[in-house]
Amino acid sequence: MSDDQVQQPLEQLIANRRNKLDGLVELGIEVYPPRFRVQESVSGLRKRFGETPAEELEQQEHRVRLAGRLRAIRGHGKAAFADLSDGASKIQLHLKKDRLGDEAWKVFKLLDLGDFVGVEGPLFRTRTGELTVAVERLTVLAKALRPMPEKFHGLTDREARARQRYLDLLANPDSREEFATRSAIISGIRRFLEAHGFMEVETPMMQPIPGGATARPFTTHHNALDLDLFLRIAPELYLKRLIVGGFERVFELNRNFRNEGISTRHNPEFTMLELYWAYADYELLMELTEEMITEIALGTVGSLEISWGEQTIHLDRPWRRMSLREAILEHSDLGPEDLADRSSMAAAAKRLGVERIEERSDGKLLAELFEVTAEQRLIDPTFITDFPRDISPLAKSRADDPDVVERFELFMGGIELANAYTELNDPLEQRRRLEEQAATTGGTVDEDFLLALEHGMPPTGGEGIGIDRLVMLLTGRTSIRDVILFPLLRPRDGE
RNA sequence: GGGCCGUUAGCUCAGGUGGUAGAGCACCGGACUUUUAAUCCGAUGGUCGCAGGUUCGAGUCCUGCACGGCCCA
Repeated sequence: MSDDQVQQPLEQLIANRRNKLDGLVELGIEVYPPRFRVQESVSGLRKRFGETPAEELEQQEHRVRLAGRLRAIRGHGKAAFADLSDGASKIQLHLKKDRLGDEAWKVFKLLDLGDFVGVEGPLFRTRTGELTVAVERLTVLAKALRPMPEKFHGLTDREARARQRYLDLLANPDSREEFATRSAIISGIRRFLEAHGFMEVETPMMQPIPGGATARPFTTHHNALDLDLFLRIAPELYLKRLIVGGFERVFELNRNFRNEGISTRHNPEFTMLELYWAYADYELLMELTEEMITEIALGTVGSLEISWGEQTIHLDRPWRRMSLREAILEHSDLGPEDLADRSSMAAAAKRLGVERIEERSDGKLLAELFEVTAEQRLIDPTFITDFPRDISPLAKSRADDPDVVERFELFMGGIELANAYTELNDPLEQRRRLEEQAATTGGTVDEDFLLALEHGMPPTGGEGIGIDRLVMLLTGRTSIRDVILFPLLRPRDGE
């Protein structure tokens, strides 16, 4: 067998297309022209003429000039129908040898699914009522050298969909729709916050001391300064410096980076909204959060009822509020006596299968009990309040109980969506807390942040909302990889 | 990190108990000037994820590895 002549199948498909490309060049066609001025988009055209009756189209001779990707060709001898797509919607083309002329017909026969073309001609309706362009002029705009995914089943392989997102977007309208919703959610948040007097700011992504959360950071290095830097795990400490500086309402909507595990709820880089509001507190933030998320939901998915796996999330206000302890008691068979002190909590945690109990502080143990009992059962939005101080080093203590802070976390669909508190603005107390934390976890105290606080920060409410998770909840996707265009995947061999 | 599942043509998928791989779409050739998952006829296309092992013989059984999915930590 002459195995040097044997072509691999994909190579054969590519060779077919390259042969057609050569054929076009031989006809004197510029296969990749620099531009093609369109009169309007395919979607725009559909919107304008979608309902126009056939008689009117015939009388008025609406000539159009538009461009897109060929997604289907239905040949009929010396004529053909084709679908031209602009990504969002498609319109049918009718190509006839008579109408196009011999030269253009030859060009058409050298086209493949996936090629970009520009067309000109009048609109009409076929006898089945389909809005169609009677193509008189055909312009090649770009040839595709590789085949498209199959038209009917699309692309289902989840790995391929994430690695070659462009194919997912081309083949799966739902996926395209979800990313469009993501964009609408993000611009909706910006509009909402700007309407409420907040200003968008940008603070360092590369920080000398990573702060504002507890997570392992990515490290990098600045050569000229010979300085180790960390990709931020949170913008919090910089945003509070801006409150000190007199910006009373600021937000940042951008990426954070955490060098930790990957799961259906965690991507190493993820999008976070953080907002800081001078003279507000966590109570006002609960109001703002309810208002913002319900408004965004109505403006994007158009409903306050969201399908979430087997369940339904109801976003109607007001949202439930309960303390961490109440949530544990309601969603487990534990009683108040199990949460009374360290030893009873430790015993309860052990019964529930919590590991490394002795390493955890009292506050961490209580939070752990919440995570294993209540968290995944909080389907409708619920504000959980009254967090222990020792796991909330940046939050202000409650006046009536210094061991508990003015903080809430928002849960929805069983996942944590937001974290907020009345900010600790007492610089001496903040120093004690950060030094205590540094002593137990080995971190570094951000002296520059404390220096800012010592110049005076007004009472302030601050909140972070996980945007990828919000998009998951509003689009009903249970994996974060479905709402991030290019999630981190392990590289394949040869990449 | 652990458990379970998956990886077969460009895409979507079949392939009881081991016997040498199939379909639809796409592609290629032919018919067809109002079809729309166009239709009809014909042909091509595979290192069955990778590497070992068992066997006369492995897509199928065993081991390891890679990548992915789900669950757990």
